[in-house]
Amino acid sequence: MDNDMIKRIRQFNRYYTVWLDVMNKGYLGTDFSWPESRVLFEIYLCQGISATGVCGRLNMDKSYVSRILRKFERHGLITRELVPGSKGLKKLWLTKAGKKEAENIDMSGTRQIIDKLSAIDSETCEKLCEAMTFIENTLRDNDICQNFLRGNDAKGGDTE
Amino acid sequence: MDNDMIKRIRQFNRYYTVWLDVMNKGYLGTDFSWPESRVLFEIYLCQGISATGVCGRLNMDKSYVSRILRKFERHGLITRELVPGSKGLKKLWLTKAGKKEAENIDMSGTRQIIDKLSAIDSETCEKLCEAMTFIENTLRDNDICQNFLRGNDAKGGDTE
DNA sequence: TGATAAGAGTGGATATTATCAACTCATATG
DNA sequence: CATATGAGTTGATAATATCCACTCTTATCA
Repeated sequence: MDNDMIKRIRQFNRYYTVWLDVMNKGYLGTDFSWPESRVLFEIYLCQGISATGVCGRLNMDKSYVSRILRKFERHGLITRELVPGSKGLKKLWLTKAGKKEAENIDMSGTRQIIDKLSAIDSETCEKLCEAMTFIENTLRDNDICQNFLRGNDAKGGDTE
Repeated sequence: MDNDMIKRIRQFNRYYTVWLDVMNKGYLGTDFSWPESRVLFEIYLCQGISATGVCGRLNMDKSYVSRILRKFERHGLITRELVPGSKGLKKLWLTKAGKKEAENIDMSGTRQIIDKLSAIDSETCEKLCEAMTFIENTLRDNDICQNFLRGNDAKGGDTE
């Protein structure tokens, strides 16, 4: 990994930081803040996950997540199930209302991608996807922080 | 752009959000907060930029940037030069001390990439860089928000 | 059985980060 | 000069995140 490579990687990181920031602020219009949306959507993608699991996968503080979950529970979006013999671990499940909200967030995310990227021709778009997949796989393979984002990729919401 | 493409792009965005978050929190150890580092480094990369320019390129609020710049000025890291005939636009310049701090941030960023990615073999790394460059160029070409990150790429700090 | 430990989760207090609106300042235009 | 406009500043406040001490559940072991 020479200096030029490092430079290009950092340049990309700076670019993509801004890009993601722009994308993520576009979640306005749903009923949730950006961190709330992330947590709810993570439960949607990975139903039965624990609070600690969410923390690990999203790299969020556990007390912060705890508060968000409490809010979700009060709003009837999730239920929790204490796992017997587990030192207090609780599995998180979306209620019907919670699933509906998650689907709204999902659609909102899809709409955003379309809004931003619909002008790209499909050949270029395919190459874009390949590039993204390659980066993701490469980083996953080399990730020191193995505690997050392992397995269970993009399951979708079809766990009925 | 079909549904599968959208799904993959969104998956990548979720992954890279966490990845960047992990990377960016690694800036601890410098004397600056993460947003401060970003602003200082942007001036370093693009000397003579204005506050408005920084806002646009980093997608930050102008009042927030204004406060950060005031702090930098008080610490003797930047100077400002009112551009004649410009409705009050001020060019920002790093002082010698400011440049030194920016170089520290620069080294810190480079070290982080090395820490995280040194295990990747150079062939894979080259492909990684190509993928990143491709994504960046593609998004730049299709960016609706043309107000940020145009031209003036990664000039480096060699403006002495 | 009771003491200790350890992982999971909670809540208080607080810090950091970000936003909004109203303002000043410098300049251009009519 | 009156008005407008872009750049930047400031006060007030909201949103986001962190730290730490705590409880709760279970396992271990003397």
